[in-house]
Amino acid sequence: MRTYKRPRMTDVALLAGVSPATVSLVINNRLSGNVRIPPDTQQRVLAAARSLGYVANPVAQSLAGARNRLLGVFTFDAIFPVQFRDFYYPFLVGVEHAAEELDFDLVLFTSTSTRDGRRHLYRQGVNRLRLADGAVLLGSEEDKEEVQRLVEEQYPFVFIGRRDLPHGRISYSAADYAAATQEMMDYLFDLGHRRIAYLGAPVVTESALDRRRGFQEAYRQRAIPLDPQWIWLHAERNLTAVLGTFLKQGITAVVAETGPFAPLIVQSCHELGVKLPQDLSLAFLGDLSDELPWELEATTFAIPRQEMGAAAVKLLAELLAQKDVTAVRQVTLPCRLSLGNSCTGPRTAAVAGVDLLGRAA
Amino acid sequence: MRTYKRPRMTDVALLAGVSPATVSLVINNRLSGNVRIPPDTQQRVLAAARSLGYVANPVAQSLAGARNRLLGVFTFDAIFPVQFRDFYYPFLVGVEHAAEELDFDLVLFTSTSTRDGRRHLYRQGVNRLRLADGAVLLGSEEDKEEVQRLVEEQYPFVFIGRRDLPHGRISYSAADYAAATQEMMDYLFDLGHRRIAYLGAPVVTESALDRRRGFQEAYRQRAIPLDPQWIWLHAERNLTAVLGTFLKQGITAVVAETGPFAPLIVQSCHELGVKLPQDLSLAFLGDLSDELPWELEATTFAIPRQEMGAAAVKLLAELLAQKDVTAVRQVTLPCRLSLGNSCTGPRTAAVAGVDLLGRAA
DNA sequence: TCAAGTTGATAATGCGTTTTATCGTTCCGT
DNA sequence: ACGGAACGATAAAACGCATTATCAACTTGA
Repeated sequence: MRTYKRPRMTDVALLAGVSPATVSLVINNRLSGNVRIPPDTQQRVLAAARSLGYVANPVAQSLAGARNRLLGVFTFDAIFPVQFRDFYYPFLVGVEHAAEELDFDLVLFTSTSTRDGRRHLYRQGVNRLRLADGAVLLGSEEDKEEVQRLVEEQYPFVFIGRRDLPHGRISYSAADYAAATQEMMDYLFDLGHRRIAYLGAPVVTESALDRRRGFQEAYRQRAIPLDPQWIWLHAERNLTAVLGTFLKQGITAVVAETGPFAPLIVQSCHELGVKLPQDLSLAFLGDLSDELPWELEATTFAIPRQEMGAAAVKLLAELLAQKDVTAVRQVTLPCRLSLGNSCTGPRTAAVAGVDLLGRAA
Repeated sequence: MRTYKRPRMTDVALLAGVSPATVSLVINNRLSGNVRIPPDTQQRVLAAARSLGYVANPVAQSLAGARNRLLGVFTFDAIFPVQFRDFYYPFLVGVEHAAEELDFDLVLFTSTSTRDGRRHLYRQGVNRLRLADGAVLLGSEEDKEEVQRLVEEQYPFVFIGRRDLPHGRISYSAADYAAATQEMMDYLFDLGHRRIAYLGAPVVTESALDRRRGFQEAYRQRAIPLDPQWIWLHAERNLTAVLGTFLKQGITAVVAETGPFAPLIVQSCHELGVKLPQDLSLAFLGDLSDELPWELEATTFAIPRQEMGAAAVKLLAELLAQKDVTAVRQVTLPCRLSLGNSCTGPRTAAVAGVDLLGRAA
């Protein structure tokens, strides 16, 4: 076991009878107006390099270049979660593709201690992200304060998914949930529905807010009256009871956020003896990772996860390339509607019947 | 808008009113016999670092010959392949877990150019892996020469999956395919089978060789005669024809490597009118990512992918901790048999009947 | 013949750490 | 009062390369 030493630039220089600078210039082909090396000298250098098996030390190269071509990937949950596998994976595929294309390597921040089982940007007040030139952030429940601090430290980063800070804006690549939701609503309105309810989780993430905004905007644009009670953010009350109330109120369609209770909705309908989609049209504001307990193909829209991941990396690369790395850049990507057979036109008979039971029109 | 620069050690030193050396010593907690920094100075340094958001530049650390607690992950294919998603993912889960536990961050080498669509360790002769303290290698069709070169450069790495080099051995964490295959064979022998065929791909990867070795060893240990023709490495010939020949020869069970043609075997059996498992027992030497086109539950064995990933990281960490980082360490993990209902005892009648058609016993 | 380019190449500096020998000071025991 | 520890901290070299201003020598044109 002897300590091996790679040949260095000076070794090549010595052998070729030139200076290290010359070697660097020749090897990297950095010959411009003021620096010129005649072809025969170049050949001499290259021959020397070859004969020694010389390869540049990338670490030294990075150090001399002031940038290390490393992009961080930070998730507020485990990066490769076992249960959410289908959630993160497509983002990472996009991130990897873009990084590969742009010649960046990726740093996965796994060491960041997990107090309370979640990841944190700072440990002992130190921002380990700084190890990379910039970072892509990802995760459903980020810590706003940590993100805010990142901004203050002028660290370049891009979020995957729209994020707003109490003070100021940040860069992100997002899916246009609002537009997609509105499009979904238009589809339902066009089918003839006039009373469409919204089912969601009682969270205030940006993505949820976007969907709700799209929901309300669709009503507004058509000048169709919207009862605030038709927006139900699932918390303590019984889902079956709520659906029952909806039906009594003449609701003929429901749009629902995706998530753990999506299957429960279908189940509740079964319990109520509601025929899908004849009695109730069901559309989901996102794509469903799990199969639903039914035989229908759900009407959903596809979140462009892979594209979002790639876009975030590209945005970040652009930030790093320009003078002001703290500039805010935002990209919004469209979602593609996927029409299954879980929606159909409302039965007029049912509507009439329900109107008798429901509130005054 | 001013161009942002990462805070450097000198910035911290200036703010704390000490020398860069002191900062380094405090931050890395390198206080030994001869070097001492009193607690209050330490606090001052740490406070300064915190307030600037300072974190050491890993590139500079590497250059200075120190460790940066970065572990590389290199795959010879895309890290997040779209089609082989189920293949790499479990390894990565294990890698992530272990890295998190051991306080390492991960570098995904995505930048390495893909001539011919595959990844290469060297681009223009440059080995970018050196950015990390060591690396975990992964991928089904590695380039032996590149790996050999890595060894020569004395770069510490661990392969996931057994690998042998023409000259010399390397570190790996592997699954014990040989033992698992042998166990599977014993299971079939115990069921009463005496003529078991092997179906595989015409490749010479270590994992395939291990399985074939286990296959032959099982025959040898029981002193049951093995016709070399019963080992069929699928290349040009028609799978259905081969299975037909097997049956004529009195074969009552087949063990098959997993892979793209696993479903084809079942299909061929259907074509031949072979009843599974009554006419032919079928066992797979690995786990099946895709569902097979049948109603049975396949008898397989589980490759401990997650454990392999974690073991590789732990091995690497151990290597890095010891004096000689080029030492060879190998770990072999057992596979767990998963008995479905695709295997059963041979029908004695059929065996007798076949003996008439087949070769002399 | 001389000023003005052109050519070929280099010296010097910077990149951001780690590491170790060394140095001045204070303290203690006798 | 003095030699020797213990203390606190630093200077300086090393790591291997990239960049750029500069320089000597050689041409060229008038």
